[in-house]
Amino acid sequence: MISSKCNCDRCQHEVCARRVPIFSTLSIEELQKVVNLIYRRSYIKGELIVIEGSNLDSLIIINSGQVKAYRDTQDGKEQILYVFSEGDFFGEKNLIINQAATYNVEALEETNICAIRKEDFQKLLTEHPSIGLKIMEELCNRLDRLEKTIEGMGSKDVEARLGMVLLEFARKHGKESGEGILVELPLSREGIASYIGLTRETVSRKMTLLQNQGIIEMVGNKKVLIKNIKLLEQTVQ
Amino acid sequence: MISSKCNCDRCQHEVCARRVPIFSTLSIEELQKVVNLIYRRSYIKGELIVIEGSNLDSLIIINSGQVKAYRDTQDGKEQILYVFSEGDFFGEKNLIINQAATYNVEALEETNICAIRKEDFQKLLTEHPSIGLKIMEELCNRLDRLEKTIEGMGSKDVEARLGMVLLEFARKHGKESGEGILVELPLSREGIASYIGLTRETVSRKMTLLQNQGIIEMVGNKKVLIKNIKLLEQTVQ
DNA sequence: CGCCTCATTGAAGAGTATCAAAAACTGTGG
DNA sequence: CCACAGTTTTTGATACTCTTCAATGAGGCG
Repeated sequence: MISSKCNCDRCQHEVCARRVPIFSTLSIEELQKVVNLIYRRSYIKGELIVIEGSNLDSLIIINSGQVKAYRDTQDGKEQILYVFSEGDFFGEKNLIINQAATYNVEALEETNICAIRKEDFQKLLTEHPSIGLKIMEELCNRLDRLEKTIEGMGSKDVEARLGMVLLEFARKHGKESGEGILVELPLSREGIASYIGLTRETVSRKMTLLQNQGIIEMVGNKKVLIKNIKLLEQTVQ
Repeated sequence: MISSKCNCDRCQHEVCARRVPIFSTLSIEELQKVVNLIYRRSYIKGELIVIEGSNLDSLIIINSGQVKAYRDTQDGKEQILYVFSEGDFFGEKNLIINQAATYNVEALEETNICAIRKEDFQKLLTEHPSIGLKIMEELCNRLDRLEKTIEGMGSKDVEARLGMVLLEFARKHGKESGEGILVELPLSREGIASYIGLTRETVSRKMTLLQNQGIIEMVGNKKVLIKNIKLLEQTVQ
């Protein structure tokens, strides 16, 4: 059975559950149980998956596509907190500490999600403590990232912040090519700006700067070729 | 038995375990088991409890006192990430995702800690999944705080950031007094600056500004009287 | 009381935000 | 394949805020 070529609901579910790190410790039988709990949704680009302040009652796992999690600040801007893609999950906060969603989540492209309802998820958690451990791992990783972000924002080196984001995207969707790593940017300049707390103009300026230094090369508006990743890493650290 | 007046090791341990939110769901018997796993340490002001990069193999819970968790940035400054006090814990990241400490932890005053070794803690976790849930809760809360911090740092309102810190300290160690809330600051101006990513001079200036607006009143260097908390909250939001 | 540390204040400088305009890109339809 | 319109990005000039450097002032502890 080549599940990746089967498009029935069942198999898609299984694929989804398999792909997700938090279920990686489960046996095939356990996985099957999880699959039965999952329901699916699809969203087109720009569609809101979660609205800040609403009661989200499911854990949501990204099957394919990408989303941004953001907040609207009081001065009307949006602050992007996370860019999630395949295998990432969100909504855990609403399940665990029982609070309304603290940010909006919007599809950046066509996105398919798998979701598990709160009750099902909590049952799962008590039956399989290993899932809890995986969740904790991921939460810790997220804390790690946020801590680094804060450190970066504190030490006011703007170029370093931009470099960090480029490296993050490169890790996620970078493709090795002859002259370097080609990265498809999930966010526009404005999005990047909101992600690292700058204005789009400054992001523009800094990008051209990095380009003039020979570190990157912009390919259209949505791609970047990282020509010298070592130099970029130095800029960051 | 008035345990708070008993100073034997045993009781101190128990007090410690009871105080800690992550053990709050345990029965007395279970708590007793936890108590037996705990070992204690004391640190004087300025002493390092955890060194960045070292292998921390225990979960550490603060019994009394206060600590700061910080990183040394490449440009020689320190970036404070957390101020932990009674009942807070840290070190969980090293236990869960098996990595070296990502920050230093230093006692801000005389501090007593309780600690549980990795193996003991992990056994505890499998035996009492509810502890895992509590840890997840706390991790989510921390994520929440960091997300807010990032939002604050992004929307560049410096006074708001200062206000946030003052409110945080007020919540933790504020004492209602006739004219407002008296807060003992755990950090110096420099510490506050490093906590919110500014310089000590800017913190000074903004503090005098808040004082001139009648919102706060400085009492010596280490205390602040919040005279108008509503105004302060408005500044933040 | 004096010393040392920490906090405040001032003036100059650097960097980003802001506003405005030009240029480049994306996608659509002919 | 090209042209066009809308959007996004880049570039320029100015203003504002924070940082930096330097000096003064206040607080705490022996």
